[in-house]
Amino acid sequence: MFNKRTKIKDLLSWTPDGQEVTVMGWVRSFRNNQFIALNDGSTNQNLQVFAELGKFDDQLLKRFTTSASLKIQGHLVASLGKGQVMELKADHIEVLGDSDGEAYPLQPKKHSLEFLREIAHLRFRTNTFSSVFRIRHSLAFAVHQFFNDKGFVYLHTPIITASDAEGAGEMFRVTTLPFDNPPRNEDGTVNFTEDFFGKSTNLTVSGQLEGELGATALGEIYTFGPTFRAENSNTSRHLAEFWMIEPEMAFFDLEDNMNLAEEFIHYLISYVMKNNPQDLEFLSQRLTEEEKQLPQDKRSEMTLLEKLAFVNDNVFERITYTEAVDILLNSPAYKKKKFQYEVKWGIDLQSEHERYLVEKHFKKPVIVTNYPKDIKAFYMRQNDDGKTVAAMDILAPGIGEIVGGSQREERMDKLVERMEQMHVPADELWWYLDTRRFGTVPHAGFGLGFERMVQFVTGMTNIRDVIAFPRAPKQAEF
RNA sequence: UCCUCAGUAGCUCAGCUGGUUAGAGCAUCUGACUGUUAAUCAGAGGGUCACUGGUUCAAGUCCAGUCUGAGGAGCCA
Repeated sequence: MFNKRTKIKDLLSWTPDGQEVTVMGWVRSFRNNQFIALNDGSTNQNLQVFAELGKFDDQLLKRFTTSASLKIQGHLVASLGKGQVMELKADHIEVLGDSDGEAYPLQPKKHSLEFLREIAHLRFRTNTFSSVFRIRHSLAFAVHQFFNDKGFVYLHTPIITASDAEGAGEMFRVTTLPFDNPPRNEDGTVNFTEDFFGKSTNLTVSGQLEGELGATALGEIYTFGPTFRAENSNTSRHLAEFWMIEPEMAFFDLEDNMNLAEEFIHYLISYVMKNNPQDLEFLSQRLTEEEKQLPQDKRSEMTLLEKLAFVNDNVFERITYTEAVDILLNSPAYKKKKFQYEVKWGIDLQSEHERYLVEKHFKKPVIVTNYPKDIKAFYMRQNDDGKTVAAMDILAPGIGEIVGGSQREERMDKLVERMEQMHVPADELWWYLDTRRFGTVPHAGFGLGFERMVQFVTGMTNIRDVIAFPRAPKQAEF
């Protein structure tokens, strides 16, 4: 057996007492021909390896270049130096893989995130990205923990789908037809009956409709999978391929839905605060350092750690859409004509409006409910006022909409009526309507953009820095 | 897709109202030093100034187009 290593994260919690250990990792720096800062990815902290002068061959020492991989046997001893409590006094060092110093692009210094994005295959070797991806993992694990503890069933909804019913965005076509010469109908349109699935298919834009099928039998389900949008969005908040969590619950109304979403977000934040304190500490300092370059008024009022603690300790503000519009209309910003877009009942709230509510007015996450029905999807439950639907969006500071959800329309006649008005083809969604035909129940659900959650927790400002291999317009490298 | 800004060494940047051979720090390489902490000291190598075209005696610098990136907007999660 090759791997008898001790992980550096574990080892650093020991009391050094001459224990014999084997560690493996990558060289972060090699100082003074004696001191190797070794990182193995288990933690941001490096282990100092002491290679005593004269003990190792000069030709071997020359190979301890940045990012060379080493296997080191030695004894764990108290460090004589000031920067660390312990160090590994090396007895035997083996180079597992050399790293050409001239060609290796990462230096022991600060790099711009833009540059690291160009070498996304190597960026995991930096402190920032290793922290981000350990936290991303923790969040993913916490998602399953949360729902499992509540008795939800993890439902795998399809990635290839034939329905374009939700209209959540432009879709990526999935086909095996030759694109330069596809079979055609008499009227010239492409004949998809000859395609692999016998019909036109796409990558999913949402698992919600299928999720409702699960919820109306299993009671409470959640999905957690990739989602694809072919929108030409070039922003720091959008990806063409992203991960979404979509719980769907039978016997839930809008308020139950909001309570669950809020509890969920609190749970995710607490989980990371408890399990990744060092990574959060590092990212918090990084962000503070980064913001020192900004003018005073653009800097955050709180550090990342303070912000997370604050969000966790406070309940989210809950207001109706109508109240939100009133707040905007009575705001100093509105009176000073600071808003670029018009504010009046019936509009969809613009980024600048959401930002004002969350960052200026309430200074914490806000849940906005009961939107006008005309700006929301067909499946949302119509309220008795005839004007609004039982929708709710959770808006978070810095990233905007993090959750979008609603109580679903369970009344067959109302649902069909709404589909007709919005030109949603009922015949294609016959399977969806069957849930309303056979024992319909009040139910609700929401979608949470996983990367936006990771952004919120890590403080990373560009969404491309919280997913390992970002997919965006003109970007599919690695 | 729209608006704004940017693209000079491996990285981060300087390069003035156009004017001789394009600079610095870090990184890399060579040597020295040896309890270092992004080690230090000395030296060396490293450039199609994003690309294409134009203006000019002369373009890294001015103009046009293209490409790429960033920030913001729209769409949304």
